[in-house]
Amino acid sequence: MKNAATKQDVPAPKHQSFFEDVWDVVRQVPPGRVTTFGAIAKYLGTKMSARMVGWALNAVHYVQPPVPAHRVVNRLGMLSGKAHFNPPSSMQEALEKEGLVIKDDIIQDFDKYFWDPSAELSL
DNA sequence: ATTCTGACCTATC
DNA sequence: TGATAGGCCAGAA
Repeated sequence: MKNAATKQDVPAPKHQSFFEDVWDVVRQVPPGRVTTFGAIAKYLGTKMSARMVGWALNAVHYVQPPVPAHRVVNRLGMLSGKAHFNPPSSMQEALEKEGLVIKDDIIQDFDKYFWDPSAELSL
């Protein structure tokens, strides 16, 4: 299995791309709230698949300002990207610090803290 | 240039 | 009911 942050991973794109859109949306997520890959993908466009969102977050380590990727989880509210954090436990700690309750890598009352860009931003 | 993979989601068998 | 395949974009080998 290829380990993240092993070599260069994914360098930040020089030109404006779909990646920056994802980061921009994630940065708009208010503290104590979480969003999902699918929500972001849907907000950017139906043609966008959730995979790309996750891939965009892969380059977050090289982006500034920093993106609160810990607020982005999968549809189940599971900390899927936990393993990609530094350290992995920092994701859960960051969320707990914001008042969220996490158990077994799953956000409790996830739907209550769920922040949908399509609904909140409502463009 | 081609091939493969990746923090996912949805539909179908 | 669980498992499998497809879809989308970008970057590395």
